[in-house]
Amino acid sequence: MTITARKQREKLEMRRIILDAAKGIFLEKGFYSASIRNIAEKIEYSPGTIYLYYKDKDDIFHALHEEGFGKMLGMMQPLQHVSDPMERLIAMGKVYMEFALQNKELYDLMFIMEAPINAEHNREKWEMGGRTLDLLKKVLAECQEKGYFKGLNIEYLSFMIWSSLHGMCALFCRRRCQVYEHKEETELLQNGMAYFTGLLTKKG
Amino acid sequence: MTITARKQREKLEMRRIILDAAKGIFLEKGFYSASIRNIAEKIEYSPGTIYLYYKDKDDIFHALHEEGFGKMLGMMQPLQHVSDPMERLIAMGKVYMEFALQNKELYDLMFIMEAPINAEHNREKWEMGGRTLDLLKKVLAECQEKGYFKGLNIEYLSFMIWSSLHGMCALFCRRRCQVYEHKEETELLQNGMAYFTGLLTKKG
DNA sequence: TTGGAAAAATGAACAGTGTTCATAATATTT
DNA sequence: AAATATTATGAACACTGTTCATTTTTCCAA
Repeated sequence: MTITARKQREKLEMRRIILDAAKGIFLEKGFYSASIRNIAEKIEYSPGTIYLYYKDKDDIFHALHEEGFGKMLGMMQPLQHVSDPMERLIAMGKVYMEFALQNKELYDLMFIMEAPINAEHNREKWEMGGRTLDLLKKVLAECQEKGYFKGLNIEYLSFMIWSSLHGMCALFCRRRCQVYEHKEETELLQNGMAYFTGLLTKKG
Repeated sequence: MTITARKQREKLEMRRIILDAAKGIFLEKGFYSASIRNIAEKIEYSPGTIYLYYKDKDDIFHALHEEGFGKMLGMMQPLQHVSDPMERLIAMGKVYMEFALQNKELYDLMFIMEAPINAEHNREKWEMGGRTLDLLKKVLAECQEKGYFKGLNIEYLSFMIWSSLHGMCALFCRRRCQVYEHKEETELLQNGMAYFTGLLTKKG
């Protein structure tokens, strides 16, 4: 069975090779401007070959999508050992924004781009997204146990908090921060974040 | 000079006709899937004709962009007569979200899509966006006079507030609310909004 | 080692895209 | 009515995602 095992390994390797090339090109040119032929050329295969490893362009997109969430989860995991939930919540927010700033195009792909949401993929595609969201809900539940966010529904609360961070990151990714002509983009994000956490921790 | 005047008028009319057709198709199929040939077919002209009235696809995009901001400003204007600034701020937030919900594709075009930000257009393109933002800054300044948001910088504060609303609208537009499997999208937005205004008005 | 079967890679072909431009049709002026 | 200026056309170019008959390579049994 060593031979079929190798075949399987080679199939995975090829998927990796394609994915890496695709990542480079997607993140450089954007999802729509990147072409299958670009990817094929980069890995020195014919365009048709790519379709032997990925169903279509969206399928490659989804693979990158998963990878992005894996990376983000990896950055979040260490914070799960911060015992104070409010402290952890804020640390997670910081990491979220850091991720967006450092992986702009990947963030865009995960949270802004249109392509992913259209087919049967839905379940597993959002599995990772769901897991990330669960981390947020969990920390919020713990915050409530400590007396924060009294009487608020965690679904709505988590959505509001996620949205606020996402809003800043999305405006940044899609270059809408430029309306603030006299402010640095990173300044905007950092201070926006500080103001928001200020709101959250304000007692009342 | 009546003849050149008519010519000029006809030119504008043709631009309108193209824009209306483009709006229909863009908002229906999305910016990338909509094609010049689609638009040409709809108005029963040849594809080449469109290029006599708009420089390229982006140029049409920009025209719609402006129109969107015009529409939003039109919805915001009446609220300027609400004397209490905090009340006005919240009313403006509601209108903002209403606009996004009722003009999903237009909102997407104005605040999410990539296309507009790439060329010399920048100045006039954001003129309308800047004007809308000024309304927000103005109301925030008035809020501060009444004792709210003490010691906060209006640039950062306005960015944070805008971002929070945008975040919800953007997650909605790009179908990321679907992670909340057991909640209606509009419920999420409305309650998210309520929670956020709750945070803002909390004294402290 | 060779022959045949199975797997993998190819690249031409299809129907579409944005954009350009020589040509044709129309409208205006002389 | 003829000459000129304006407007519209649609074929052509270089590109897109995707499919599939054909070729190449790999594998295994005789």
